[in-house]
Amino acid sequence: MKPADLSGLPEGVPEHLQSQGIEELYPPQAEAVEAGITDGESVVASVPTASGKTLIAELAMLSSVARGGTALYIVPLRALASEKKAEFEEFEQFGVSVGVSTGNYDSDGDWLASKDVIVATSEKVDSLVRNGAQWVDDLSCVVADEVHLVDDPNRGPTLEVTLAKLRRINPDLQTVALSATVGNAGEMADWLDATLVDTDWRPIDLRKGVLYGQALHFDDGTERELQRGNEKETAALVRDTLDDDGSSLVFVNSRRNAEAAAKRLADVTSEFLTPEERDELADVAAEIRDVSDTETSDDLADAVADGAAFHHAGLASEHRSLVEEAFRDRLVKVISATPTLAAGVNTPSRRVIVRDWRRYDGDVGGMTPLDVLEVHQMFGRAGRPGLDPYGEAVLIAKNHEELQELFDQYVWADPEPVRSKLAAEPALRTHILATVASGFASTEAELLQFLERTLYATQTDETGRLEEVTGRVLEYLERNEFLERDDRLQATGLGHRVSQLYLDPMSAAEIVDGLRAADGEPTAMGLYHLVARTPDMYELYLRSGDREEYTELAYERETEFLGSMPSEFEDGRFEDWLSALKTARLLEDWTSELDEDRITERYGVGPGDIRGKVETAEWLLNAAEQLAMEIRRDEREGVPDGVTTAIRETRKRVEYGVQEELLDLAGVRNVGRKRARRLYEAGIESRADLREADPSVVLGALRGRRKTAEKILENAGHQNPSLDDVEADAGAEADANAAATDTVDDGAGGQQSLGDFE
DNA sequence: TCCGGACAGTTCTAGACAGCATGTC
DNA sequence: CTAGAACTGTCCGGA
Repeated sequence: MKPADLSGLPEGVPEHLQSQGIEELYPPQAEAVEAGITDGESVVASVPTASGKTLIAELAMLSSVARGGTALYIVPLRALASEKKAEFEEFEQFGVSVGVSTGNYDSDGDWLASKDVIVATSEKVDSLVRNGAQWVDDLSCVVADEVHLVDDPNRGPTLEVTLAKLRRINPDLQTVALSATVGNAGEMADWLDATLVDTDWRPIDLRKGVLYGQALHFDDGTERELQRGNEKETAALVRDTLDDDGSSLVFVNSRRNAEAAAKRLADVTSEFLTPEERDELADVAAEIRDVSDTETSDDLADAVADGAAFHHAGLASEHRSLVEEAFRDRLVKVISATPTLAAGVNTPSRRVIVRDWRRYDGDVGGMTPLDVLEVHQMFGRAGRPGLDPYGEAVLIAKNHEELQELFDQYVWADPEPVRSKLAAEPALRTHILATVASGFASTEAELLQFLERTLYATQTDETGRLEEVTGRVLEYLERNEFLERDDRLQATGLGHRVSQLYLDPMSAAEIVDGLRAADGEPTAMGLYHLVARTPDMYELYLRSGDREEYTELAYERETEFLGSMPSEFEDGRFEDWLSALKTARLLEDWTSELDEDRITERYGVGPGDIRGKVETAEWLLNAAEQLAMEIRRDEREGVPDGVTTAIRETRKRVEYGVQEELLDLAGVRNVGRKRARRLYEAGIESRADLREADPSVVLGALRGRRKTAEKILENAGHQNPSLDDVEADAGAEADANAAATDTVDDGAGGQQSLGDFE
């Protein structure tokens, strides 16, 4: 089938596809067209990664738009939203407009109504439905990318429920689900009333194999000898790929391992670099160093300078995209990564090496083997269509038995079936409340009827389980005053709020209890701890020694906590309290302007983790403020005066990472926590001061950085932001330098003054 | 002049040990 | 990441 054979698309699209070098549709694409994808038919496409899934989605969406409809594309990760947007914008020339919606703010998303194609995460779609976004009613086509993720215990149920809701709102909705090859794609097709397109076809060859000793055994029976002296397996494989001018991706099971591997592999890659590549890599390394002032950042830059990199969630997102881009540009020759990369943005590579196929699992208390599906997802990153002649995916065996084991377990094995994780209390807690609050059900019977539309219902034979958990959850929601239940189910004002804020009801209950327990104005620490102990904030790991340290701190700060501290002998609860305290102190350090590298060191986290915690805290503090207002509205006493303003102020401090006096300055664009402090020390204490400031003082405070100084003056609305012929004020420069070392109480009793004597 | 032994300093190695992935609103 | 082994180099006394 050729693009010209396609009908129902916007004018010019078939020709455009042809001009993009698509002569012939891939078999799965042709199959999807035959199944009626361009005529509004629902399809589940279970096909390997990089075999043209995106075009299937595009055909469905574009034909839907051509018929005057609106299409929604659901992505599993925020990082993928912008990638997809960029791909779809290719069709803007044919009159198709594209919008993206992710993240905490803009709750109604009304501006999206004018878009033809909307890209959003499943949580965002769910949130938009809860907030009653009008355009949702007018959707004609929905695409769910990576739909096998309904198997995920945390986020799977959201996707499942969201699809059920969308299909309920609009019974004629065309549903297109894109999935990796899984064991039970048929079940998903049944669930979605869709035609199944199920194939193993790939545009380029994927050879899978296992390395044992010197020999690389492939699934087609061939073997390849690797020369390696005493070099490690991974290094030898990377070298071997480089000899053939290809790049590698190495999957390992921990951040530390990823960093250590990158460091070692840098020795290998650095032998292969041309002088030009070295120059370009030096530039990338410099950019990486600029992102954050931490050891992680430096280590990454060092590796990148030699053509290697690591990749994990501890990196700031700028780090990640710099690395991904340099890898796609073939400057970086190898990335060692945690599984983040397998699910993330597109980074194909000639060879994929799955070095660690076991991972630590806290629930089991030991190492467990990865799912077949997960390993196959990693494998799927091998081979770049149109660039590589083939892709290779390799596991590493330590002994002879393992060689056979790995073949059986991963190379030959079929991926496990996808199972719905909906019937678990945490998932149902939030989705039942939302289902009732947004009017999808007003009795228990209707609720169960709605849940019948989920994948869970089509999969389970076990009658009664859903009813039982639902009963428990309703009881919980009623007890916490989110729902009222007589013969009908109805959300309370508070319940509606919680649903709209997209909070886990358990988080909301914790916050509400804490706020009610407040007498007087809460301290920042009190609020940090309150939000840190909700289930919506992931716990920081307590390391050995931490228990004592934070127990002591807990007693020291006991009066500040909102709500009462559990007893030291209540084991689980007390531990949770301490690990929330650890998070709370991280936030306190952040808002007292402690340097990023000190924070990463102190808590054993990466720069990306700090930003993650900060973002979550911002979101939860905002929710806490809304909840406080809600409680005040319908109770006469409830929450003391000044609580809402205290929360708002605290949230702003978290947002900017500054102490109170810098809030005004840090609000100016291009002024972060560091620059704000420097300006402040130089006597510029507010936005108004900055507007009237002597440019030479500003220049001095910013250590003579002319461009930034100019931009900042402009953003502050300064009369004459030009810095031509302006000299930096030496006094201001000295103040600014002092500010860099001396603003911080590091909690260790003024130890930081040590630095002054060295 | 040569040799062995005492000693300090350095490098290498094995074993114990802690720690371990991700993510939306 | 540390303890201990193993190795290296220096100095000194004795023949």
